[in-house]
Amino acid sequence: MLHTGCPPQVNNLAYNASVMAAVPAPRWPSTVSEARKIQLALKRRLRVGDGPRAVRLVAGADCAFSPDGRTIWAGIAVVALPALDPVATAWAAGRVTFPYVPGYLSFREGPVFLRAARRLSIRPDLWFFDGQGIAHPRGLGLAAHLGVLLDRPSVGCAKSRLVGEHREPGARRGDWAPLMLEGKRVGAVLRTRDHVRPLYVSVGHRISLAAAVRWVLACCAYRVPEPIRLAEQLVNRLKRERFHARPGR
DNA sequence: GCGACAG
DNA sequence: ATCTTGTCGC
Repeated sequence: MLHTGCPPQVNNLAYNASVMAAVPAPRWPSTVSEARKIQLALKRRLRVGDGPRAVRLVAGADCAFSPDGRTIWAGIAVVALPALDPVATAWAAGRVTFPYVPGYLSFREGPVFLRAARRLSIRPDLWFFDGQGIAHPRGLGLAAHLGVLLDRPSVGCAKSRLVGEHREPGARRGDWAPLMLEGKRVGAVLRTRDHVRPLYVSVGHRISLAAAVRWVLACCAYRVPEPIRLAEQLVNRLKRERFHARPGR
């Protein structure tokens, strides 16, 4: 509840409370076989969609690891369309509890992402993740998985391929080629800038591929969508401040 | 058995 | 992801 006259920090607390209520705290597995069962179960909760209807606030998430590989930082940055103005950030640090296993990235990064999401003061209309959506061996990559848990529209924006086959897309911004897996179109290999390596875009939760491509392009000033770039800078700054001498900031 | 393999 | 410096080019 917002009350006129409340100091900004009180309003932020009110926003935080409503967002926190929507972010679950699932149990996270410690083995691959258990993780696989969870993926198969959560996949049934994944929904496609035409939406979202209106997109103004777009969140991007990324994480960084300490040199010893035991600490992880997750960062979230939110920008407002159409100008891509930064409007909010949140982050969390934690201990790494799951190894990197191709196909199980969400179990490594998901726990700390959710803790960061709980600290966000606003509710984004759309979420971008640095990884695959449904372009995944079991159809539930990082972006699809977290989209379901957050129950918010989500898109996977991976810098390289996990599964599927595709032709080389055209060389200009906006050119794309379908990413095919087992006869199904599971994503788009999208050129987000002229003559730059394409991005692997796949839908996560409650969004169509056409809309995903449209919003990714709307958020790309560079190869990587701006919300993800800002999240990347945020977590790299956190890592640097924790592990290295800091001459200036 | 061999190669592939988001971050 | 991370370890790592400079360098060539738009």
